[in-house]
Amino acid sequence: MAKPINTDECLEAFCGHVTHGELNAEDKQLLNDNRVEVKYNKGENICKQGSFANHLIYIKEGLTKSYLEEDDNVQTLCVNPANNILGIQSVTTESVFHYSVAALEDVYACLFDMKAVKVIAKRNAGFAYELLIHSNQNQVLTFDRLFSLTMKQLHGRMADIILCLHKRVYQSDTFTVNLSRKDLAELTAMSNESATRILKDFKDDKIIDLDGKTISILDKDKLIQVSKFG
Amino acid sequence: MAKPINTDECLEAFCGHVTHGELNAEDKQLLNDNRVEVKYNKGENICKQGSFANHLIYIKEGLTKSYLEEDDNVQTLCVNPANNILGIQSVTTESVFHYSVAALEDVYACLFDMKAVKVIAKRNAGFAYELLIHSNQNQVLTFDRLFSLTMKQLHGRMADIILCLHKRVYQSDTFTVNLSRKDLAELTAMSNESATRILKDFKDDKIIDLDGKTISILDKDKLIQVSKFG
DNA sequence: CGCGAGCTTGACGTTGTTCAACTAGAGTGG
DNA sequence: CCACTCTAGTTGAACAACGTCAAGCTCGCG
Repeated sequence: MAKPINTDECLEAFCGHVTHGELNAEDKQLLNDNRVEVKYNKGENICKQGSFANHLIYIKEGLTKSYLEEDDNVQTLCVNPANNILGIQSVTTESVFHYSVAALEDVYACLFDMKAVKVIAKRNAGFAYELLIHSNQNQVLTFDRLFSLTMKQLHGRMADIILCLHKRVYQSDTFTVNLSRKDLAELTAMSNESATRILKDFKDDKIIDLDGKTISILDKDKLIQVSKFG
Repeated sequence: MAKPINTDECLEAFCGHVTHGELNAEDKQLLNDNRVEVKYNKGENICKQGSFANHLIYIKEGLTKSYLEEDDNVQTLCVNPANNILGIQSVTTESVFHYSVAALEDVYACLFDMKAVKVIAKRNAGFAYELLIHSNQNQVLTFDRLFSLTMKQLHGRMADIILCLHKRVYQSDTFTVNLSRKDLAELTAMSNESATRILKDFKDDKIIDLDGKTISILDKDKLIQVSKFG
């Protein structure tokens, strides 16, 4: 059983990365009184679509993936870098999570009681505005994904997700992903086998290099080209 | 050329339907000083993806459709009922519209200067919270659409959009849509021809009735069934 | 050394698009 | 009032894209 811990560091990280100093002492105290820190092991579920969303999730450390599920169908939305909040939609809507989140590596999170978050959002315009910023950023990302997934063929979708991982998550031309072929397939809405084939095509065309789970972008221009017309 | 008009009615509708009375006299005045009312004719463009978003759009009257576009590809996001705001993403992100919107019928809109909206959002927590509500609702809808479009086959997607129009827009079992086959195809990410075929299948199976542009839902349970397993 | 999970590869079937021909209805001009 | 045209919608056939299935491969791990 995880031990309850409550470090200042985690609260400060939230205040710095998410609310950008918009919280006054009183609000900070309220948040501090209504939070817990949790470590999730790689592979564990952080939240489950459809279950009660009693807390807003701040990811201090570790990569996560968010995904939609229904019956046996899974559509991965995206891989999320650290310093991110999850479950923001549930602050204002009926309180269930609208997607599931799983830990791609060991994750350190801080859970804030939703009621406290709501109270602060309703009285602190700066905080509400920061939440709005996050919600909107999320929405724009979702638009990108939606367009990519519905209007592009396999090669374009795979190129998009590699570029997305590069830009949004790893910020390096070479990165080692904690993603199986199945994960990549669920990100790009294709079958495992197709994911394998497309990656091989990219490798044959010297667009990327593959070494196990390490992806190196060799020709970014071409990758962007494929993203557009592939 | 449209004449500048500024009716109280339009401002009051915005305050009632969007901000739910969260605006005080001062904020209301600021908004009133920074808005224009515009009528768009059926078929006209209300905003264009990628262009400067200098205003938040409140639709007082008339159906609209929002869509993503790139080159010649179009993915329609949804048909939007009246009493809705559009362009909310651009309040906080770099100021361009992230989607285009077109009028499906004559539309009466009120445009609020984005700077004024921003000023109010940053000082009025209630207003910011209402914007967050809208942004989040939007996001949840987009998740639904994303899942539908990526994980379901043609019949399921068409069933979903008929149900969406029924629930979100017309709220009646029989409704006349201002949508061509092409529009329906763009909503469901399929070809015109496929849209025709699927609708015919539904009619043959007595799930819906079709008379020109009027759709009648005959067997809602079956439609939901198709949405799930089609 | 052998086992099993994840990955790869090829053959084949399904789904949905594209293309082309045809039809129906709405608007136009003689 | 009747040809004429134009557009939206329909239909069928060919084709491409992609998923499914099955077999084989690789590599980490007991």
